[in-house]
Amino acid sequence: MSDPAEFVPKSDFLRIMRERGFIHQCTDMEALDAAALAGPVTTYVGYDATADSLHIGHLISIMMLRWLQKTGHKPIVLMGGGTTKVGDPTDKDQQRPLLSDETIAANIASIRQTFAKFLTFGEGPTCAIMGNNAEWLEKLGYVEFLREYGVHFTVNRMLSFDSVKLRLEREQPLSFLEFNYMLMQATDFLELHRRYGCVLQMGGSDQWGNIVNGVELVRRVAQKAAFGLTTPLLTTSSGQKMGKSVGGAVWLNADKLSPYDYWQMWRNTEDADVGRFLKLFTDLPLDEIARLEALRDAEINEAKKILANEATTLLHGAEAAATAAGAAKAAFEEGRLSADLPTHETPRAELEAGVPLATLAADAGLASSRSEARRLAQGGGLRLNDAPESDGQRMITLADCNSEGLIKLAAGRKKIVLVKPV
RNA sequence: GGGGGAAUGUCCCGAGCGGCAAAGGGGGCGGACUGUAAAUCCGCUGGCGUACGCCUUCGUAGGUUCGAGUCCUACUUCCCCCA
Repeated sequence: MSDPAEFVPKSDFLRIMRERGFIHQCTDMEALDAAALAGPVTTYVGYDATADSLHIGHLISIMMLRWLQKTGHKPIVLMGGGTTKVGDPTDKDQQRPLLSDETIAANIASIRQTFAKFLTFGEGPTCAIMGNNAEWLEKLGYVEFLREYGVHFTVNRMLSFDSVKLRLEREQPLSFLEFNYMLMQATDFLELHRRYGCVLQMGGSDQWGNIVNGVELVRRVAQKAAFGLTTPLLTTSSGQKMGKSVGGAVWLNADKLSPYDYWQMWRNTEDADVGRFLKLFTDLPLDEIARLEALRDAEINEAKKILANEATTLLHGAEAAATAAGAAKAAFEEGRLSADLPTHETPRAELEAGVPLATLAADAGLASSRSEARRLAQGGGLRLNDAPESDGQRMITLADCNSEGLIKLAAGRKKIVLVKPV
């Protein structure tokens, strides 16, 4: 492994990856750079189908694939229909519940649409293609698997990888099922190499061990050079793991996190992270980013808006981004309502009878339960039409509608929902 | 094979003489301060109910007891010691 910090790549792809902060580790920067100069490098990233949407943690690798394609190489998006059935032990203390075939299939169907927004799929030489490792993993017989692939791995070595080592050190059980995960991922790489000439696997830094195993398997079995490249863990400057938004994970599917909330998440980036995130999550040129991150104090808010606009445009489209920006501007800068704010519809009949504030707030998604909404109100965090309302029991009726026939509820300064009688 | 320990509020770590919705951190959320930032200070942090209240939680399954996270039995997983 060469130190990626010292080598200066000549290929467009690696140069850009370096400049923009995508690279954490690489199995062999110099050789990979040479390969990228020589012609299209077919590259894959794997995504397990553990949920019905990808989240922001996946976005770095998607952006990498995007740059890869832009610089003349071929991306493969591999859905982990097979590996999801086994479960990656990385960074987990416990095996997650095994997902059913139906759930996995549904998750894949729900996830795949995201990639079309960032990559161009098709038949061309640098067009992205999508695969599913269930296609080959599920056909493997046990003895065949052991003889064909198992011989190339030593348990000694497997125990040395963090995903396994940490679990053992933390005294958490690691089932034999999960222990096999890295072998399955390694066979993916080999299979993709055989089918498409894939020679590079990328992923998050936590995937290093899994990736290295695949690289070695390709080298050993196919006698071909193969490479691995990982990205740094996505964290914020102050806190830790990034990936929180208005109460929960930052999902990429619009039905799990609205474009408005997605825009807000970026808008609320910490000052210290603005430059880094612009480089990772937008296509803006570096000199423009340098100008933006040099802004200080209140002015850096402009950079955050650009970050939010750009990132939201990539995922949800320019229109959705503009709508989100407009709603935010109206609500936060001009103090007026916008119909584009998140809206919760409540049957008119219920409001005629009266609904307790806490109930309405919980239903509207401002709190996860009525109790929480009540506590929120008592703590002064719940506002009804901009006025703090500490009584969660207070009955809300149509009389609370403003001139536009809406009721504005807010939890804290940033979570706003318009209740609309229907 | 034998002996001794450990699993706690479904985010994490962690205290817990038989009366416990369960100490304390971290995290998260809210308030103040700000720039929809960070830092700092303060509050909240199982669910349901307008309310005296009710319900569900301490690895799993049983048992003792008016009453069990706390005692007993079996099981699961992990650690340590002796073989």
